[in-house]
Amino acid sequence: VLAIAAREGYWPNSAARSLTTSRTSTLGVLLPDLYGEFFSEVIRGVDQTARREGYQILVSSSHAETESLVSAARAMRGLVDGLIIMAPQDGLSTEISRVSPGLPVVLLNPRGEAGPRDSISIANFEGSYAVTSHLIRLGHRVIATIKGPTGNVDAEERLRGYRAALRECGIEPGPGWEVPGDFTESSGYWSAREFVRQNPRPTAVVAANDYMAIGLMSALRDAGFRMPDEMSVTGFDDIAIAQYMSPALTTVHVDAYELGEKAVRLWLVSSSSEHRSGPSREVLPARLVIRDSCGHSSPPLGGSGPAAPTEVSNPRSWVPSGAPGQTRGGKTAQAPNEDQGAS
Amino acid sequence: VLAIAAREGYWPNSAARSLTTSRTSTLGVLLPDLYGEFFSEVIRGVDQTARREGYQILVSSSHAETESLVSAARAMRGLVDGLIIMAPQDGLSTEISRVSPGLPVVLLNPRGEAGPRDSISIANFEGSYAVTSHLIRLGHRVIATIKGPTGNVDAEERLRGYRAALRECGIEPGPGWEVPGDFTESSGYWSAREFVRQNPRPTAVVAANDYMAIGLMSALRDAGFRMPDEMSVTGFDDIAIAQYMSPALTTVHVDAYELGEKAVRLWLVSSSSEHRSGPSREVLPARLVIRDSCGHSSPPLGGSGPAAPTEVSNPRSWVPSGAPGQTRGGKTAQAPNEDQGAS
DNA sequence: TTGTAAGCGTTATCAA
DNA sequence: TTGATAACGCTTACAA
Repeated sequence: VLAIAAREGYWPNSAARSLTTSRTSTLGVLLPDLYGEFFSEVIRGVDQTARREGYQILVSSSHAETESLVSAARAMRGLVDGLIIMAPQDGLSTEISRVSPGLPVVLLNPRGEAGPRDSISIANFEGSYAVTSHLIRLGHRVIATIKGPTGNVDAEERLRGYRAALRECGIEPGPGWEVPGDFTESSGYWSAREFVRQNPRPTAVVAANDYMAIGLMSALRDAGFRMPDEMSVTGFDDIAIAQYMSPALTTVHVDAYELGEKAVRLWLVSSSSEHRSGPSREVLPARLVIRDSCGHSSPPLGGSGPAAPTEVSNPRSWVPSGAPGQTRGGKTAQAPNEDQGAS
Repeated sequence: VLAIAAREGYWPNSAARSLTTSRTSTLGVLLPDLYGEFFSEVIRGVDQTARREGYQILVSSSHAETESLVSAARAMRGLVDGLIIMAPQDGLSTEISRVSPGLPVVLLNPRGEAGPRDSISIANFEGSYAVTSHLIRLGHRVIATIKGPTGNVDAEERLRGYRAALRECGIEPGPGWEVPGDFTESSGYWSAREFVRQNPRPTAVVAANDYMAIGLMSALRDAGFRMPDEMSVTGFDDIAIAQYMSPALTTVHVDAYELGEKAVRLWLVSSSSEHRSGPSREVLPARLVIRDSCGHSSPPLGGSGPAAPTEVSNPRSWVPSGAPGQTRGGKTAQAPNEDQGAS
């Protein structure tokens, strides 16, 4: 009997199966967008981890508004065993429990306090604070920033970190130091116009993500500025190409793959063991990665900071000592040489 | 009665519904990988188009082997109304019809003849031929290449296009002109070692994708080479950052979003109208995008090619005339200035 | 161990 | 138009 079934290529219908077992072996993933390397890596982390644990993923993106997100969550009723949601909206938690009560949910990078749900967020504030402080230590005193899109949680937290670092060192932000941006290369490119016309001109710019930093560097290069001597630039996210920029981009490393992976693990724990000892809140660290895109401020204005190191942190030798090659399946990119992290 | 249902937040269970209607409103997407901007854009195109038509997407990636892909397709039985499959394997078509007979399938970028399936593929050969020919027109005669991973269809087609362009112009490839790579930045970075030690040294390198071109440019810069004067570099894919490189990367534009979008449309047509008039085979064009990363070969060796134009194709002015800004949801990236395409 | 029947939540069918 | 009922394909529990 089994032999015939195997020969005929029989396989149980998953929909019918899930109807009786009330298990679907599917994990729903709701995202605000899918644009760029960051989301792609998050999905990759979720997909690989989930599949290793025997789950498939049902993806739905472009949920900028709560309404569209809730309707997507509703449509997933009966199709998923749980939800991983990345959304900038507040008060989302109650909406979701109304739509699908009892469904285990993990919130990715929630705004505010996330309610009674498991969540995992990125240390945006700390990362931005660290990179801005680094610039201050290098002697910079006129430090501008390119903000992310308004309403975006990451963007707001990164702005807060930038401001906090300035405030802590007694630096009063000048008018026009905060230039709007939308996380795209082109917004970074165009922001350059603002900076070059300012007086005093910023000696360093903290971009809220790598794409904007890359756009800015491109524009500055076109305008004939030397980096990092005439202007230092920093990014955020540490996307794969950041280290291949000229100059190699100093940025804040965020492991998007790990974010996805940890979200699945968190969900697995919370859905299996039902001993609700309160929701767990994880924070994914953001690590400062010092490369070549920021140098010392010249001329040094104040003397308040500690002595700045005189050597470039991550010089590139022509024949580096690392191992060549890397397969695509690897979790993190292989750098041509080791990055020096600092927290 | 309806009022109570609405108040209680009732919503039909999708699994049960699909059991009776034998419609799931879900589209399965099977991918070999999820790494990098290309796949991310494909998914974005599929997701947005599908959702606009009332479908959700069930994603499963990391299917390098046929076996894993078939088992994923099997697991989707009863959960999807159709499948969009991107796979380098041959003979896949028969496998799939065995696993899920009668299920409409669209093959993305299939190797060989795709069997009796709808398919849509990328003009890899033509694109690679065009970019190599462009280098020859500029006077280059020693043109090396960085290949993609072995077994990858795109990589093989691009290599064929490169070879065909050389052959057509009577250029005999030298030993070591074809250097292995795996589509990652680091493989491009390390390939530079091969090129600089060759004699005669290549005056131009055709990389099989943008990531490798970027890695190569980074390495050449570190080694003190001037681009494009001392070495020209081209890429493939035209990822968003390509135009922000220094020098801006000459490459071949492939619209990954459109690939995903067209795949869904093809599926919609083939699943609604059952007038099987043979499978439709679409080809997504690959357009040469000339930027600054390749210049004339100096000294010009032969005089066989047509006179090369004397101006750089895409000079960047400091205050470009285009409109700034771009929102993330946009389908294609806004260039700081217009790219000049040529086919 | 093997077979049978009930039920999962929905839609479709058919009789009233 | 309305209301009851079978059926979708499977699992599980219980009886043989």
